[in-house]
Amino acid sequence: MGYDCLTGIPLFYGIEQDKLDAMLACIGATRKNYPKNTLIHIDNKIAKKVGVVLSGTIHIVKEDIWGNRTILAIIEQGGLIAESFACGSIGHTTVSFFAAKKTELLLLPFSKVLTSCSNNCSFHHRLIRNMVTLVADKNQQLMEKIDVTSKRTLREKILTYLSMQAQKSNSLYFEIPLGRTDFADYLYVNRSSLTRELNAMREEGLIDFEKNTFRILKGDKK
Amino acid sequence: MGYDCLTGIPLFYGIEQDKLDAMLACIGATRKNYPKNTLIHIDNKIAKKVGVVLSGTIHIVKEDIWGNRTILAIIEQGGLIAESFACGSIGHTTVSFFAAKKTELLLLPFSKVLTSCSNNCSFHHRLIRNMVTLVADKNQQLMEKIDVTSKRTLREKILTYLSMQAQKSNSLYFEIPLGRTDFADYLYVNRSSLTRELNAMREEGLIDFEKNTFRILKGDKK
DNA sequence: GAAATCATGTTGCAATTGCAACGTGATTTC
DNA sequence: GAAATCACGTTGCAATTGCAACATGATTTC
Repeated sequence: MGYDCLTGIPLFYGIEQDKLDAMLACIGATRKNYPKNTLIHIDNKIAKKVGVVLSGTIHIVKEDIWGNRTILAIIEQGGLIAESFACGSIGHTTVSFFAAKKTELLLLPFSKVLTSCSNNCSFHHRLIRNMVTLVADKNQQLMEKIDVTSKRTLREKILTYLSMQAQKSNSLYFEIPLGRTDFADYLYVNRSSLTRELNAMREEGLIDFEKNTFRILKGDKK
Repeated sequence: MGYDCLTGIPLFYGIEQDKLDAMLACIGATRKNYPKNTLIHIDNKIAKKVGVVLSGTIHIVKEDIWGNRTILAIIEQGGLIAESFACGSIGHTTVSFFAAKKTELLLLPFSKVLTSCSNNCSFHHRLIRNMVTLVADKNQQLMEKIDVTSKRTLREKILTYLSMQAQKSNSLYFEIPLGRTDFADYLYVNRSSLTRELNAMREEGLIDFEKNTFRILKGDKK
């Protein structure tokens, strides 16, 4: 099992390529493929593992008993999933992971990541440091989401999200990674209400858009 | 500067008490006190530090330009603040920390936490491992909040929050740590709407309450 | 390539929720 | 201890937003 495509995975920053294979074997890492639109259920087996997204996209979703789907976060290449459940003191979870595209995961048993093994120990230290950074980054991502969804009105939510995306693109003209349905799910609003409000904002000259490409025309606040 | 009261702080689990003083001195930890209702502004000085709440309570708050206050998280004794900003790749933040009670913080320069120093290095490893666990736990806390606020209706938000609190108390009769105003802020809803809906739920026999003490009467779903 | 499924736009209607204004009692301040 | 401030409850009204139902075009499936 070769891990030749792991360069650029943030979890492995600072770990020499030729040591990586040995370390991953030592940890007991496994690879797993999921086709597009697969729901990856969280059972105890996977709950104790950290998943690294080698390719594709994972949506962390939650459904309530009425079937309302909610996207908690979107994880793309290089991102981690399940780390807070594998590691946290709570250990259980009610979220699911959904492969929005054809996705390949690298699964690391978390206990072995944390526990230094007899060989290659120096890299464990680095691995853990990287893990801190990544988990903290996800923390940020979640706060960003709360920042968006905590806005009182639909328009404020939209503007907050769009200006966030504009900042990331360093441009007032940018494409968002979500279709309308997912966009509405991300904002926790009704899809048709979203479309309606987007049209209203376009008519008022605040924004312009074509499919998933947006342009912010005025200052996004007041 | 003695650190005799650090037993029980999760960040220091597994680190011997008598080594702790030396390690903290080595890291360059400082203590700081804040009176009740102090807004702790995040400047670059503190942004590079991790704060451990030794006593008191910190609200992580965010205000938008219209002054709508939002409680992103509530951090109590033993909890961490600012770790995602100190550590993450983004490094800036627009949130503020608010001492809801008289609060004492222990401030650790994050770079020194991550970098092993010449002495006491073995404890750095443990410290970092603890940090992973704590940051992951906060991750969970944020997801919990998203779980609550992502519900479509006010009633669902209330029920989700209450059943969460009931689980934590292991009882259907429990006290919540928020007054009405903070409760509304936490749910991102209007305060009077919250009161109105709570009354409606009481009239329908779903719950009963007296001040901040609640009792869930029926199954919390459907 | 035909059929089925899915994403998206549109719109009328109903309902929840926000807002504002006011009252009351508790808490704080000086 | 008086005054000011704050937390909380109440209620009418307006407005946003959710919902449902349908249309249309894109995408997938076989």
